[in-house]
Amino acid sequence: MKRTSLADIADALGVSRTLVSMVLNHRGDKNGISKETQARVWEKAVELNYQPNRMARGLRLGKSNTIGLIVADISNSFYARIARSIEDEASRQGYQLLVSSSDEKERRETDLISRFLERQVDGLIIASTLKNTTALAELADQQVPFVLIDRYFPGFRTNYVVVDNAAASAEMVSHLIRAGYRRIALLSIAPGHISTMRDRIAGYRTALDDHNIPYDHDIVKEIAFENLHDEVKNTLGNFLSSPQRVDAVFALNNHLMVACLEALADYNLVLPRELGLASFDDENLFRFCQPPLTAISQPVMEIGKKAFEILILEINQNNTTYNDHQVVLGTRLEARESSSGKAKV
Amino acid sequence: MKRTSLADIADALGVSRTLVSMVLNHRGDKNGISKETQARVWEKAVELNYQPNRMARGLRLGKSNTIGLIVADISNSFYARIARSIEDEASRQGYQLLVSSSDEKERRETDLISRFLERQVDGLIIASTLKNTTALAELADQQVPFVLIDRYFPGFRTNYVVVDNAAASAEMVSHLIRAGYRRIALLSIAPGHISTMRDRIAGYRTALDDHNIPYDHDIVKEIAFENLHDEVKNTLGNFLSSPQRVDAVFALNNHLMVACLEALADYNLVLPRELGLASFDDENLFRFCQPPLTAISQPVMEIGKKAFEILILEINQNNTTYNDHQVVLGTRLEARESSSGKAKV
DNA sequence: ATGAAAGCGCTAACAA
DNA sequence: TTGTTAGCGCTTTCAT
Repeated sequence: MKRTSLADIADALGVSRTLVSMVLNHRGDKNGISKETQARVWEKAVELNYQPNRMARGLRLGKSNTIGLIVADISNSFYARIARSIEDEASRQGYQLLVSSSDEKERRETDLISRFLERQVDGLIIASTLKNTTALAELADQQVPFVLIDRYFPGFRTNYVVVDNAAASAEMVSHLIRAGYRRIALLSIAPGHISTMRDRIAGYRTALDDHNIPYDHDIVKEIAFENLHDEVKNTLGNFLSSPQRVDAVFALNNHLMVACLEALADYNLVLPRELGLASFDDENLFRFCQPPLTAISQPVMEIGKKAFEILILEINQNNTTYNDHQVVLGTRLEARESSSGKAKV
Repeated sequence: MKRTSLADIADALGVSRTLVSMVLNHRGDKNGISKETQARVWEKAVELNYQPNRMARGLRLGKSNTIGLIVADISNSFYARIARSIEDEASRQGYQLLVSSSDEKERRETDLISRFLERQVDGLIIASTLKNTTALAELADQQVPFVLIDRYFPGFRTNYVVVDNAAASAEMVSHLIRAGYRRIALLSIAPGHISTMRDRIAGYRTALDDHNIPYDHDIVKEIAFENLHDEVKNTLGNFLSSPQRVDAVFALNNHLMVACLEALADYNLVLPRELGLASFDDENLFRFCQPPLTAISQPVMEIGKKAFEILILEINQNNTTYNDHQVVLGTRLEARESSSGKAKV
């Protein structure tokens, strides 16, 4: 059953498609179409249950009113919340969101970018897992508006919205040190080139330096995204059984933190006395854990909102002025019991 | 800067667009295009960095290879995980996912359906918040393939993938009763017509009946989606201060459970002795809460996977046989300490 | 105040 | 083995 098109309305009314198009796009008055004709068109449109075909419109106009979002994993609440805030802004402006997960695979990300371009998205928002910027440079070459979130590329000019990961991480590590922890292990997500992780590790080193604690590469581990749980379990096992036992663990994202909790369930450690615990990315439920979990809280909704604002700006300015917006947001350290120190509580 | 089109390749090579189209769609051999010509076409395509325009293709073919997903809130991890499993299946089959949140607003949902149709989605997956089925009946009339998830409409023939909410809820309530709780309050999400909530309430009543406990409407409350936290706080306040104090609370979804925890933080209750707690929808972190939270675990990934399987089946069968698939999946009760009874632990 | 015609980029039937 | 033509549904320029 064919859907009604402009032509159907035009034919039914014995007028031209042009006229119908003008009326339906609210350009009737501007083009001097009589009020009566306009009314007739609207009536017929409703009667025939007309639904404009946005593919056709898009093809003609060279605009899809669609934007693509690429994140590592949409089921991670961090990205899901960002997606939501982007959706809210986008929806308000008549845009819809295509969402995809890269699983931290470079190949998958570049594939997704291509697929999105083939679908003529008007812009992209990407939490990129790429190592080099060639794919992004191509985007820029092709004049495709895009803005990076969560991760950026130092020295590569793009729009981005990130948080100050180094500062946040340093703050957290200082907090841990002040609480009395000295051997603080770090768990990060592979691949290791992701700016977010690098910056968080850098912040860690800064804090150690500030407190004259030597950096020990052996307790800084990169965990593969694929079988995160097993790797965390093994790694933590090593950390805890080693002669120089770690006394705190800083998980560099929420999933790592959960994996830590799962792994620790096998041990009989008294937290936070025997082991301090902290996480990047806060979750509602962290407050209610045993013990309540210390975390860095990111302004998630703001990241998405800001990213879309920048994107829409780029989309709407057709001049080629390469004007990039680089936003660095602050974070908040939520100190809870899991990092309250080695003294008895 | 215009992107390269089929025509550009054809012109550059001095052949027809048809030929190029055939080759690029891997129908060169079938149409007896010489290997050499095929090679030349591919070469040129790469050289010019050709990216097919799927809008044009879609317009021509009447197919977008896009599906629309409507959920209450994509930032809710329950829906985010479903979205992820749909994405995985869809991606494998060359489909992309448009994602939107209805915020449990009927108006918003119907708007979203329209928008998706205008974009020529090939099918829809909907966790519907609608009260009556007219909008969905229209979809069926227009022969738009769709499958409902999480919620369905008893007596209305559609595809759906849900869980056995009544059974799961009854199981949970029986569990609570066996643990010694008698006045079990229920918190559900408005609007009250959502099948999921109705079924869960029905299961609650069944269990009460089975144990000869009278149903008390005063401790069954519907919470508005908009300001969930305040409403839960007030409601719980009333429940706890009433002369006939409730001794357990069953939150009918994950967000309600979190709101309960937040509200309870103000009281000095000893869980689970003074108040039992249970939730529909399990979360990774529930295990690690204080006390660990009892919950019904839904087969989230399977819901999404199954829904897409059915949808793609409908999309691919162009015959009009109205063949509906109704899947009811099982759940798992994860009994943890929060419901372990009034005896000291 | 209204319409004819062209064209966005693609594919498919039919020719040659 | 390759090409011509038409058309998907829409908007826009230029006529009338």
